Amino acid sequence: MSIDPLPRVSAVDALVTVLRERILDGDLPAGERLVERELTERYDVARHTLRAALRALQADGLVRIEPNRGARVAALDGEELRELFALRLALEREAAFLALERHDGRLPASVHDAAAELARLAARRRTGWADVAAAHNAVHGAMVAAAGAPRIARAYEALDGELALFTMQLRPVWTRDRLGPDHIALVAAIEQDGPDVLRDHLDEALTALTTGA
Amino acid sequence: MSIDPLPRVSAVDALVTVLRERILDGDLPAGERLVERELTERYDVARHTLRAALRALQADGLVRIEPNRGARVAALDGEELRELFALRLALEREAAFLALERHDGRLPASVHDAAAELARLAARRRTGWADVAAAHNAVHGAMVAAAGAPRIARAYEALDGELALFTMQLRPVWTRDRLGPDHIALVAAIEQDGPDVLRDHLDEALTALTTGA
DNA sequence: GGCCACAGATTGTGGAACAATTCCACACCG
DNA sequence: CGGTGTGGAATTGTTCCACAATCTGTGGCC
Repeated sequence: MSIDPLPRVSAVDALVTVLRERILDGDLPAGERLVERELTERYDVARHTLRAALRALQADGLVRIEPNRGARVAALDGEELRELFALRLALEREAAFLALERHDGRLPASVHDAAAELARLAARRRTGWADVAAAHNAVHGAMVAAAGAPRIARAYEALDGELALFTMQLRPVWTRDRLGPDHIALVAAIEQDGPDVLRDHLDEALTALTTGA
Repeated sequence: MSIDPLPRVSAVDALVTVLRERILDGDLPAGERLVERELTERYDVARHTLRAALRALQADGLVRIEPNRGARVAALDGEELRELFALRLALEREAAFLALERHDGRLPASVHDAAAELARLAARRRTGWADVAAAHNAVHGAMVAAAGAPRIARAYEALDGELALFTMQLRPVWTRDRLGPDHIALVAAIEQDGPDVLRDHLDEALTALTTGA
């Protein structure tokens, strides 16, 4: 049996978790300066510990550090977003390919279920945008997971965090009605026409994001 | 005009560079323990500085840190290598697709040149394996660069470091004679049949690596 | 042989200090 | 008036030291 390590929380890990949450919640908005003294006082940690956490977040793409000028919450402009989507397509397309290969040309139930859940949530007026966004991420996440390719999944996860940073800023409520049907159709289309249909899907999403901004 | 930042070397950056080189040179073999005291004494830096460097290398996949048990040079087993190759294919296939799209269905001269250079070097008996390996990396690197997708390139670069960690261990001299012709053929095949031919190419390379070990 | 306790080594974190750099306001000068 | 120094406060980058927590290995004991 293979070992699976208990999640032991070092101070640095805890800091990374807390800061990541605050960033993705929008509590720390994109572009916000992260001053060491303020954060060390707030969380009662040593400067080194905080700095280690900031470096970790930088590796995740959530924070940018300029030498001698401090750290800021990352802010993506349109161009960077497009580049990020190119990477996303690379990962997701191959993940879809592998998922199809592993499941005899179909996508597993987990993906279909996630799409159905998204449709259900998005259709209900009372659901908050955050929940819809989470369900949407779950669809794409399920497909990446279905590939059974841990490294692709890991890369996708990091990218997803960065992406959330952006989608949190603007809340494209206008696509909400289409989100459910579109993704059920997407899953079906992938099974029928292959992973390349993701190209159009992501292109469309990118357009929606950039013009909405 | 956009700014381009001078490469300023902090102590941490310098450490990362030096350690990365030593790891990729095989001077620090895979699995080697990296004891903080030894390294701080050798390079005359503070422990925090060294620890920051180790964390950075961990983010690159070159070092693994186990809580309370220290850092080691990463060691990939066969399974991890396969997972890494799945990621590599995802990045490289899409990069090839984009490169073709940007250059009217062909690959740019930089890629052809790199392949030719590889063939030239590999054919000469006197060329060392390290140079052949570098030329080989240059071929794939040129194709990824030709895509004009910075984020894919960045992800590929990190992956490439990890991969070098492995290919440095075993030196598959037996494929050397085929390396040049194979890659010239690969470039032509990509132009003729599309980026999917990379799948077989990388599969073959993976098989060669794992059986050779 | 297997289990336990203990000492030594190593890592994780905190704290203080100082140099280097940036930032900002203000005076100066053509 | 715009551009150029100048000085000081704020912030970051790094060092050194201290100590708790954890791991590792050794030897004794049953």
